[in-house]
Formats: sequence, C-alpha cells, structure tokens
Amino acid sequence: MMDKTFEPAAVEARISKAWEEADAFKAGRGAAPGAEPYCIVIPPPNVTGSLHMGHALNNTLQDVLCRFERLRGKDVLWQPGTDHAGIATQMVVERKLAAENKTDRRSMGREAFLAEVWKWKEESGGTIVNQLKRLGASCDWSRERFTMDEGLSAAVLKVFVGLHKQGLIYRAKRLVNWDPKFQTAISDLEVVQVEKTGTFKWQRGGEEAFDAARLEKALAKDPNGHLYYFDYPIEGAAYDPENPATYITVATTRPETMLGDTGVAVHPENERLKSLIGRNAVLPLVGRVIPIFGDDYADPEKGTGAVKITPAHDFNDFDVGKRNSLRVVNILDGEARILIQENAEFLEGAAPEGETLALHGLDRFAARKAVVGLMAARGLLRKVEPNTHTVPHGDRSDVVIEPWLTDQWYVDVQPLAQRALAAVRDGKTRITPESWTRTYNDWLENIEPWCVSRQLWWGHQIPAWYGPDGECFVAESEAGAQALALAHYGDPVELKRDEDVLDTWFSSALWPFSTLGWPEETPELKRYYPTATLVTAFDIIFFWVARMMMMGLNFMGEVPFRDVYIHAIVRDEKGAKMSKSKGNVIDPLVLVDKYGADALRFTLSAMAAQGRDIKLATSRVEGYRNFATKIWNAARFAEINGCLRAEGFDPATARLPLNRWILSEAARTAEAVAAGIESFKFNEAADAAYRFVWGQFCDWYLELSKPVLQAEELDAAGTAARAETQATVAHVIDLICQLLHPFMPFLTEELWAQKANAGAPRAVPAGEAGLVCLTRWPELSALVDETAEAEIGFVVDLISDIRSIRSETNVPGGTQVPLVLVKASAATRAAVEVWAPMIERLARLSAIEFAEEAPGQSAQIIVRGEVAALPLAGIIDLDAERARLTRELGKLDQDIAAVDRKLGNPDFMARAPEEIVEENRERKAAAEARKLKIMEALERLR
RNA sequence: GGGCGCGUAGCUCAGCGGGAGAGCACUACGUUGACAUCGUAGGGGUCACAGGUUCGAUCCCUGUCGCGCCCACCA
Repeated sequence: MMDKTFEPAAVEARISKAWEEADAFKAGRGAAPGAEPYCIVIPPPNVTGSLHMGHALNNTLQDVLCRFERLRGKDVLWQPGTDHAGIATQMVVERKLAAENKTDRRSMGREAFLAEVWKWKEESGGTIVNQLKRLGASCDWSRERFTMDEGLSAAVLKVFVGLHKQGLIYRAKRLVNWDPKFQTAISDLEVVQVEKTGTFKWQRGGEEAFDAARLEKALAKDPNGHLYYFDYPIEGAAYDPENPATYITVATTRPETMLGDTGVAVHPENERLKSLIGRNAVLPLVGRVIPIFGDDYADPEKGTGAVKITPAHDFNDFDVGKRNSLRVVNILDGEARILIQENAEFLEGAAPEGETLALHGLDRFAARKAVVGLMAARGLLRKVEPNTHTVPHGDRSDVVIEPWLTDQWYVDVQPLAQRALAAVRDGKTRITPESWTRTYNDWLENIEPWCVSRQLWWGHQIPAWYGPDGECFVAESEAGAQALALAHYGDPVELKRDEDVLDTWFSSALWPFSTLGWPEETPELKRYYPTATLVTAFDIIFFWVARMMMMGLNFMGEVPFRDVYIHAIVRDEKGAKMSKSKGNVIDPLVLVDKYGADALRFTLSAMAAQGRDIKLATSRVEGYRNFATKIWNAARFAEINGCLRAEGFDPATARLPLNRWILSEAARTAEAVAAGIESFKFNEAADAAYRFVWGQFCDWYLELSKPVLQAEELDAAGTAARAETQATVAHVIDLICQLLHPFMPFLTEELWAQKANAGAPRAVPAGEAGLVCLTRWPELSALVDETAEAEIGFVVDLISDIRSIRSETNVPGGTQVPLVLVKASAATRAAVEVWAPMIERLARLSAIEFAEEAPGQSAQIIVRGEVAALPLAGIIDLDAERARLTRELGKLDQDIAAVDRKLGNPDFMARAPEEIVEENRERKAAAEARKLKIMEALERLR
C-alpha cells in the first residue's frame, strides 16, 4: 500500500542512492552503440561556494536537457566540476584566518598560506557538489574535475605557452585597473561603474568662506561625487585671480591626483585659452613646472576647457601624456596611499612645500580632503560643486579602483575574437535567445587586451622565469625554462619564477576541452567535443562564454558548443541581482527542504520563459508541491482500483474511446514536451505536462473511468472494459513518469519503482537497472485519435455545462436531477447511452432520458448543437432562467454582428486568408445555430 | 552617451497579427469518495499611453511616460 502523501525528504535520499549505485549517469550509460553524443559542461561553481538560486535554475535547466536527451537514447555526458575562484577563495580564507586570529597571509608566506587554502578547499569543497546532487543533477560524478587539479593545470600551462608562442601573450608596463584592497590588477570586466553624486557646494567670492569642516562632513558620506576647480598660476606671472592671463583653471573629480600632474591640455582651437599654449604652469603645492600644450583631447565645451593631465593615474591622461612626451609621475603606493618622500620621480624638478611632503602616507581620500584644504588656504580653490559621475569599483572588493602603472601579462585577444565572431555569424554556434548575439558581437568587436596576471597566490602560477638581467623565459616547466635560458645565455644561470597567478577565467576558458582530457587525446575529447549545449546566465557572456569560444577555436580548431542557451537571472524581491557580497541570497535548499527538489525544479522550469528575469514567488513552489501530491494520489488511485500493467497490452489496440482519448492526449503531450525542451522553451514543456496530468488525466480521465473501475456488477463486456481501463491507467502512469521525469526526477523515479511490480513487467531496455531515467522516451504519435477526442470532448462539455447550470440556478450539490436530451441525433443517442453512467455520476443526475419536446419548467443548455434540458420545476426561478437565456441571446447577437462586420467587409473577404474567412463563417454558423436553439428554449418557457 | 529588456487579472508571470491565459489570492458550495497539499462553480483585465501600418493590432512600426539591466575614458 502506498503512503498517503509523497514525502520528498525520505524519497530523495533513497533515489539519489539508487542512481549512484546504478551508475545511472555515467557517460554513455545505457546508450545504444552508435548513439549520438550529447554533452553539457557544467558552469563550474566556486569550489568553496554554496548553492544559490542562480545555480538552482542553471542546473535544473541543464538537468532537464540531460535527462531528456538520455531518455531519447543519446550518449549523454554532463561533465561536472568546480572552479578555484582565485580572488573569491583567497578572500574567504584570508577573512577566515583573521577571524581565527591566525597570522595573516603575508607573514605566513606563500607556501603556508596555500596549504591553508587547500585545507579549506578539502573541508568545504564537497558542499556545493552535494547540494547539486540534492537538486537531482544527473552529472557523471565519476568525472568531476577541478580547475586546479593536475590535468587542468597542465592544460593551463600548455595554453599559456602556446599563446606565447603564437605571439598572443606578452608582458607589458601599462596602466591597469588596480584593486588597492586586494593589491592586484584586475581585468576590465571585474570593474563595475558606480554612480556617485555629492552634496557640497562652494564658490570663491561667494557669501561664505571655505569651510573645511563642512566639506569633511560631506565627504564622510562619500568621498566621491564632487568637481573641484583649481587655479594653476602661469609661470613667470604674478597670480591674480582677477587677471585671466596669470593662471589657468582646471577641474577635477580627484584633487589628490594633481600631485602627479605633468601638464595641462587645451584644445588648439580654443579661442579663449589657446594663447596660453606654449606657456608653463607652476603646479601648486608641488612646484613642478608643467607645460600647457594643445591637444584635441581637451574639449572646449567641457569643464573649464583646460584639462590637468596626470599620466600615471588616468587612462586617458596616460595616452595624452604619451603623445605629448609628458613625464609620468606616480604618486600612489599599492594600497593607494600617497607616495612622496623618497619618491625620486616625484621630487625631481619639484620644490614641494613642507605641507605637501606631509601628505606622504595618507590614504587617497584623506589626501583628497587635505589637498583641497591646502589649495583653499592658498586662495587657489575656485569652486566645488556636486557632480554626478561614475566611479570604478572592484566587483569583489567594492573599493575604488586605481589606474596604476605596473608590469602585467596580457593576452592579445583580438585575432581570437575575430574567429569567435565568425563562428556565431556562420551559425556554427547558435545563441538562444538570439538577441544576446548582439551583446556578444558588440563586446568582441571592441575587445581590449585581456590582463591575465593577478598579484594573488591562489591560482595557476604563471609559467615564466626571469634571468638575472630580467630576460623572460616562458615554458611549461622550470626545466624547459632552464633550457631556453641556457640557449640564450650560453651558461646555466639562476632563474626566478614569476610570482603572479593567472586570472581565474583563464582556466575557465579552457573548461569544455580541459575537462574532457585535453591536452591528452582522450576518447572522451574525441567523442564529446564540440559539446552540444552550454547553459548559462547572461552575466558571464563576456567573462566566460566569449572566452571559451576564443580558446576552443584556437586550441581545438572547433567551436566548444553548438548551442548557447542564455537564461534569466534570479533576482531578489527588489529586482536586484543576488550576490554573496550583498548578502541578499535566497537559499534554494530551504525550499528543497520545505517543498521538495521536484517542486523547486518544476517551478524554475515553468518560470524559465525566454528573455525575462525571474522574481521567485514561493506560492508557485507550493503550487507545484501540490502538483507532486496530486500525481502521487493518482497513483494511489490506480493501486486501489487494481490498475496493473497487463501482459501484452498494446495501447494502439485499445478499444474504448475513453482509453483511446487519454492515450491520444498523452501522445500530444509527449510531442509538446519534447518540442518545448528542444527549443529551450522550458516553460511551455512544463506547462504541457502539467495540464495533461492535472487537467486531463486526473480531472477527467480518472473521474470518467470510475464507473467502469468501480462498478459492483459487470457483464462480460463490462469486465473487458474494466480490464482494458485498468491496463490503460497503469500504462499512462508509466508514461507520466517518463514525460515528467526531466522535471521531477525524484517523484517519477520513486513512482516507477513503486509500480515496478504492479502487474506485468515493463518493456524496458534489456539489462537495465529498473530506473525510469534509463528508459526510452515514448514514441506515441500513432495514438492520436481525433474521433475519440471528439466523443470525449462532447461528454466533457456536457458535464461541464450541466455543472455550470446547476451552480448558476442554485441546485443544491447533493440533489440528483434527471436530464432530458431533446431531439437527440442517433449518434448522440448512442454515445450518451454508453456514457450515461459517467455523465450521471459526474453531473449528479438521477437519470438520462430522451424526448421530442423539452419538459416544461426546465433549464436548457446547448452542447455542441444538442439540446439538454434539466426539468427543475419548483427548484429554479423561471424568470431568472428566462433572463439568463435572454442574456446569452444578447451575447450571441453581439458575436454574430461582429462576425457579420468582418464577412461583410469586402477588404476582409479579399485579403484575409481563406482559412480565416472560413473560420469566421463557421463561427457565425455555430452562433446562429445556437441562437436558434436558445430561442426555442425561450419559447418553451413562455 | 550607446545598447538591451520590461510595463497583460489583487500578486507572480505566460501568450504575441485573427474571439484575453496560468498559478496563487478572492467568492459560493462540497468531505465515510485517490487527493482539503482536494473537488465544483464563479468574480476579476479600455493587454502603460499616443500616433501609424494592416481587411484586422495586446501582438508589428514610431514616439511618450514609468521601471530595470548591460556597455562606455567624460575633466
């Protein structure tokens, strides 16, 4: 006897174990020889992370695809693994060390720190994998990989050296996005722009004097968001604020960078200022003499028309400085503190005042305040105004990024990008929804060199070694580098390895082939590359998708995947992106515990419409938990009513229209589910399955089958009908297990197991483990039967209409009334006689009779052209009934008039497609026929 | 400054050139019945607004308003 409800917690654990013991998800498991390969590589979650809603959605959709394709007989490999997540993981471990009052990373040293990280990885690395298993992810867990495992590290070395040999990887001294908190370079993609607006406003010569305390208060809220105007005196002229020939005014949002100014740019055509070109300014506070020069960069319309140039601390200024041969004066250390004393390049040619030298060691924001104060004290601060502008922040650190001059490794991605663009343009990889193609193209078309070195310890150390003179040797091993060095120097020398590690996304970019064994030529690599589908969220199209395309094409000579499906992002209730740093993550495991993994999976699938973000409503999860219960109880019903699989039962030979009908609907549903999944319309697939199971199978089929299944006495025909119905119920429940399996793997697997011995053995593939996940997707198209659909359709409509009229006329639910069919056609009469027990039961009728005239005082309904009367003398209000019919008549008249307008419109008749015209004709005919019947019914009530 | 998306029932969302849909919520009735995690019936929407294209527009085009996101070096 089955339990009364489906208990996900107990079942999920048991089923997971069964899958594991059966090796159910091993690559190619159960696939016929020669089966088409189907591979998905998982977007590797952070190894020390835990499952969030985005993972739940992402992996549910992948699992739906994998389970579906497995059912369809493909050779499926869902390749799992985790990412070492350089910055994120190093950050977590550093924080952990601090919390435990252990020595920090730097005093601990690289080796000891890495040991700590590995320890942490071993401790917490299994969490996310176990959570994925709880979700039901059918990965081939025996093939789990990690971006820093031996094989993948070998792939990273090989790719780095390969790109270097291609001349696509190089070391250069440039401005980079420097994160002062983590003290590492980061790539453009890891910088997020944050809009800032200040509040402080002041003008020289205005009503009040400059109040440093008030500015300080404003900056305490946010140091950003102001524009400051400074006067720089012209060399050799006595500064006079009333005389524009004695100074040049510049505007800046970053006052402290003035310490590094090495020029002032003016547009060559600037009528107001061009006379100053060729003169020099004396940089206040510093005493550096800097040229005023002409450059197009200075827009006469912006700011003051003159731009202070700080080549060492601004990307634009760096370029301007380069083409105008300006000095590059760095004024910040790695933690973004002011660096003045013992700073030779700063002091050279400058005569800084003592107060300026005292800025040394100040944090950049403290220095900003101090510089403004000093400038104000000297009467050189002209104006401060609130200014809305974007400020770059580190996506992990959330601190303001500094452009900083350092040596870093870059990948020249431009040639690779061209191939990645071409592959999508030529359809070798399709992006769904297609609109993301534009985003992909725009980025690749404007791609900048990728800064791949990081001043971190956790990651793949860069395979580059330096000789005593700084000469660099890139090789996969130190021995290799030694060999190169020997060839270069002629003598053995001591080499020192580059201390930096690679951007995490460098190894992620290799994921589709590195996990399959590359650079070894493994059978898996040969069989599963290119992979079939990549399922991911749009926020990593650049970080990951585009880079996999580039690396795959470069090293495999072939795209990494045929399809990219971009799904929505699950947002928090305010519509904000969920992120660990914001702490607004909803834990999907909580929902799994409460409602079951199947309910969560079904919810996410049903909400995964293309092109829209998901704001999760838990009421939906609850609703689909109820759906699971509903299915469970349908299976209990089958058990109670002896619905066992029959030996040799062939659904194609079922005789009863009721059975033929549900099989027909099942066939249409299988088609709809398959079509939905194939086109990545997961919501349509889930919807089709839902409507079939609840709306057709439970609501109608099981209800209509009760008279047959539960009759007290049966003749020979009745016995045969019951046997066929029992067999059909059992068969359809098996089908439901298969159709729903991709979405609700636990429930369907459990039901499949519970029903294993319910009657004759199933026709499952030989030698299988008795698991529904290893069966074959049913081929049902031959079962579509429009005749049965029409017949049952009539019965369903009749019952529905009787129920409506009973309800509308307030017939008490318990009251049984007779039904009279008026002038029924012979066919209807025959059908109704067959269906009488079911109609009587579901519509609560005492009897069904046939007559040539409707009895007096009856409510009358028209069902598919047939007139049915409910004699309700004494029960119904005849006036109300007349009013009801009159209302319906009015509505029909409106409909007819609307259709008439169309049919009477020559343009419509001439231009609308024939089938639409025909449809309208039929609609009019049907409405007029119905109108006639209603009028007759009204006549009878007179 | 560019680009993308969204405004449909009280809420969360489907649909998207030919008569407005789902789940939840709501109202009424119903429980020795597979299921109250249920059943039956019902109420509820000028499909943001304004133009245009079309025989026909919630759906296509343009614009406006509102919301969100992505990209960008604006002093």
